[in-house]
Amino acid sequence: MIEKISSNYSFLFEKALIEEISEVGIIKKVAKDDVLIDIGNYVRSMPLLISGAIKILRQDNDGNDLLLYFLEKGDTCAMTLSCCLGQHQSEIKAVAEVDTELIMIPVQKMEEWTSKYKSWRNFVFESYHNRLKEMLDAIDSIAFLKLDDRLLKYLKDKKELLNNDLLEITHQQIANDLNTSRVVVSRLLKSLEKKQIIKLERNKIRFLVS
DNA sequence: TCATTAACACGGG
DNA sequence: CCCGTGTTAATGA
Repeated sequence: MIEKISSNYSFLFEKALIEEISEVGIIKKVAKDDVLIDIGNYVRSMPLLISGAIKILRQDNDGNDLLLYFLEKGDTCAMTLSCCLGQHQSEIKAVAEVDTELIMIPVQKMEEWTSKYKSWRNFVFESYHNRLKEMLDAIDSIAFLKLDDRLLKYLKDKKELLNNDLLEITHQQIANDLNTSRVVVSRLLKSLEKKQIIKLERNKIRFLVS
């Protein structure tokens, strides 16, 4: 376990902290599409990502999802931080984008470390900062970009996240993440294909340019 | 004008 | 047959 933490966090945390993490942390593996946190859940432990990726979604009153951002290795969930400390219900939904490994840290420890380790404090602040930036990015995208640009951005983000030019996804799943209808996604994807940006196959989208 | 909804045909697994 | 895809027509914001 020490190795897993070290390989992803040694540049952030001092040795003593890494040792403490390995003492109290619990390794958790989740499969693609597993729901880690749902809206209304109380969160009692905080996740540190070791591998894989998690997508964070916001939900409207009718239960429609909207993609906010992704978490990757070395990230943690800022929502969890505020939920844990404030004992609030979760405002977001977290779903595994691919098979993912996490270390779960009990809330009491993370409070303790905040005063004990400077590197931990920095990490927490830095996480907040990064998540806020990504949130602004998501807002920009929704407010200022038209759906076709949003779609392209979505595909590019996903491509970089998976580090793969071939995305295995259906038009309906994209429509769910962007909170729009499949008809539109199909039409826009078709036009992207005409522009030679992507190639469409059943259940698959292949990037032709980067 | 552009998105959404419903409906339909096509085709691969 | 079922599901994903591509398209159209009607309707709405």
